[in-house]
Amino acid sequence: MRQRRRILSAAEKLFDERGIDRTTMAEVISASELRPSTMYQYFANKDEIVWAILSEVLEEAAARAKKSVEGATNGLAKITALLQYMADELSKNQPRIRFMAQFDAMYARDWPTERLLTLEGQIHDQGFKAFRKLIREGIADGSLRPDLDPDLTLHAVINAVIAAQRRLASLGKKVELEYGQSIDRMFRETIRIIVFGLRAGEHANTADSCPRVKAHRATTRKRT
Amino acid sequence: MRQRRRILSAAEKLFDERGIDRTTMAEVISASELRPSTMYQYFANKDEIVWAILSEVLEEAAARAKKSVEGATNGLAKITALLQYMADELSKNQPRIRFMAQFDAMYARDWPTERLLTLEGQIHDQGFKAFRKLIREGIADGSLRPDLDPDLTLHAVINAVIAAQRRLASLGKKVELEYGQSIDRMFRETIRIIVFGLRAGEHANTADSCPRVKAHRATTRKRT
Amino acid sequence: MRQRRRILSAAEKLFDERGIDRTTMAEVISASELRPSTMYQYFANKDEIVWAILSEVLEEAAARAKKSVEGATNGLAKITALLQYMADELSKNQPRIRFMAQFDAMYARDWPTERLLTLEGQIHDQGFKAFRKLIREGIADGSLRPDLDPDLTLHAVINAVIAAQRRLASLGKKVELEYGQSIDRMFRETIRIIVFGLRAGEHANTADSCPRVKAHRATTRKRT
Amino acid sequence: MRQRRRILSAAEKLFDERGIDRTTMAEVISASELRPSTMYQYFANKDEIVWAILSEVLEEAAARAKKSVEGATNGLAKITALLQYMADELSKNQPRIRFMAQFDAMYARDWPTERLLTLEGQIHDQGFKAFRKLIREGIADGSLRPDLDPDLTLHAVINAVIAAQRRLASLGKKVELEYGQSIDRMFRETIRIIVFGLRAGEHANTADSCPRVKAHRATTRKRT
DNA sequence: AATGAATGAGACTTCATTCAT
DNA sequence: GATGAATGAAGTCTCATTCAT
Repeated sequence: MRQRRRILSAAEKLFDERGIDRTTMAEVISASELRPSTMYQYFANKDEIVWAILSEVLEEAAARAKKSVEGATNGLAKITALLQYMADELSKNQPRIRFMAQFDAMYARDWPTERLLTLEGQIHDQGFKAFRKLIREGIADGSLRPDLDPDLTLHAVINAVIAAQRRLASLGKKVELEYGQSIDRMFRETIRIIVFGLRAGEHANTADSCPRVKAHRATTRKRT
Repeated sequence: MRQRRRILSAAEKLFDERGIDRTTMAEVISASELRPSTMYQYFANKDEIVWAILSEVLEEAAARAKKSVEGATNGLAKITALLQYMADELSKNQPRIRFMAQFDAMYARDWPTERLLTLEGQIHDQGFKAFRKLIREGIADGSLRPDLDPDLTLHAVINAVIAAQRRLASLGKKVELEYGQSIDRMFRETIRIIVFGLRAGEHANTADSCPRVKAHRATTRKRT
Repeated sequence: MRQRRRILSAAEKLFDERGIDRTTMAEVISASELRPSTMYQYFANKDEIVWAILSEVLEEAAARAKKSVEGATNGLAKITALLQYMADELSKNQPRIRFMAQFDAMYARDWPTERLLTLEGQIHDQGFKAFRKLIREGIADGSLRPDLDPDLTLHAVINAVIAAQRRLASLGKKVELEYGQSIDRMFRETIRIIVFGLRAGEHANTADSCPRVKAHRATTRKRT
Repeated sequence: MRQRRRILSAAEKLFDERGIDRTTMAEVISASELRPSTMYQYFANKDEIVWAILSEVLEEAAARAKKSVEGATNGLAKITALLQYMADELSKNQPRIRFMAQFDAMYARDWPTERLLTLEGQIHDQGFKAFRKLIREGIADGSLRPDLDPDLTLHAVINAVIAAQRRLASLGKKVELEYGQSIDRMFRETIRIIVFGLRAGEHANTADSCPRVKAHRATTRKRT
């Protein structure tokens, strides 16, 4: 429906400009140039609008993420491509990343986990299984450090990268002022470091410097 | 003033339970067991309360961060100690981290950069200069990768680690449910990876795998 | 019209579940699985629906009331049969009684007397004339107290019995909880008392007038 | 507080004129000549106002009911006095009775039983125990029919009388038009009949003919 | 006979804050 | 230093109903 789109676009804009919490329904309504009652026929409250935008954003993001990985040949390359894609998003789709950052805050407080899981389930049929597979693949093909825990590492990396990406998008200019660096460069540097950290290398005794890693004493591989 | 403390404690608790935005002055007032007019003698509005809590939190955090680095001998060790300290905070002071996460969101939108910079100036006299020095130190003593950019790397790392820490603190149980991992383990794994990424190692041609690093052509070190 | 029936059934159900006042047109519409505009082709507003249901209910009730009195032979027996019928209604048709109770409330406030009188006129052609006749009959045949005022008594009795019946139907479980008695038993006791109060004293065969006494043919004992 | 009284008076008046359901907060507010926000300091919503009025009405009614019974000497006299009191209420306090009638309707639908029981508990310490005692007393002193069931009869009678009283108060003029009798006369006639029905007369053991009595042995009494 | 879209009018609250005492 | 009372301004949502097709 045309009106639905109108509302979503207006809302998305306002949410980015003034923040989801600070945007009132009244503002969305007047920005959509509708009568209040008309608007309420399409969305019963702000949450539903947020939800609708979220679905769209996630869907698109999932599609693009998938596509970005397609060309890559080994595990590391795939992961790198994925992170690369996230950097590109930050450059080109900052508002959407900011939206996701705001969503995180709402989700943290107000929404039950199932709700998001349901949505994610609809979108990434594979979900995190694919990620886990990536790590396993990378270890097998020798492109990733062999001491990585497939169930842990990717979650840790993804969480950190998403968090960094969203934080930079949210703080935007402020971070640039504070740190004197463009957020784009900073994020790409973050990714570079992390990729280094994942990559199989010729470390002698890597494990020692690893913070508190009692359980995983990394296997050192000698080159033959 | 004892009343002041009372208000701040009540507010801090409410801010964590219900979110800063969702906490009303009325709630703070009744939780402090004061009359509205009495409260307004101490704080003119919510922002001032947030600000007061922020100062406290930052001050304490800075002190502890400083202390945590004290024993370390080389650059990498110092950085590792710093990150380590952040992991400990996540374990032991989750509510405060959540407060900082919420603050980020408010800061991103409502507060001018100078206000934070002023506060930070008061607290970290050295500010980020110290960080930059850390990286230089590490490169010099051979504990860090020589291709790191002192002005860029630490900001990138700190941003990512702070972002990851706050995200995990905010999402808490939800992340654990979604990912099936404790946030503590995840965060320590993040740090491990990043430390690996910073550490000087015997990598062959690292530059090639670096995502899109057109500008910064990392110096490749040939093994001899 | 099938649609008409559908609407009325849906409305009747909702009116009983949620109350007439609290039932919105929107609810009736969606329960009828119609589009708003379609519904408005059949009924212009809620009042018309209420009115239509009322007509049905009254019509059926009148028919059954009439039938119930048919077998009775003297005045008291007729009255008893009528009250008996009301008790049976309470047992078997609670929702309809509740509807009438709700109608009373609306009628008390919003509808002009003529409207109901018109409807009643259509249904009980005899109306209250029949009732008055009953009392006269009963006095004449010696089954009722001779000091009853035909114009007053029956109205008083009917009003009380209807009121009690509707109140019990409306309060239902609540009354049972409060009073610890089933509404059915309570209502039948009310009727018993009232019948006693109407009955001529020094009766020879009191038993005949006892409600529900089809089976029990009371043994009359002759004076010795 | 003065404002509280103002609100309650305004509300009581409006509730009677336009019905509780049809009265909007806005109306109560403007009738009280307050600002909306001021009003909401005293009552959070309509229910609370209704509840406050209800408490008052019940309290006063209980006090008066108690007083009315005081002079009576035997069981029947007490009951008669009680019913008499109800008739007087109908004559003099119609609006309050109408309020109770409206309350019944709300209570039937929206309020949990406990809420009312709590209130009643606070008011009639004796509650229904006293009523039951009245019946026992009356049977013992020979003023009431010996076949009455103390646990059942009074509830049945009270329910019917309350119901009749409230119905007449609610329908007011409409009943007078329909029935051609003043509601006052009608209600007193109702009471008269019921008192006849309760009174020990020259009936022998009429109890046997009571509905649902399986072994109905109607004994005819000896005339003296 | 049916429908999809639209809407005017208004109800119910909430909340930060002030001010006279 | 404390308090009780008051309020302006705004926000969210509901609902009966219409109208062009």
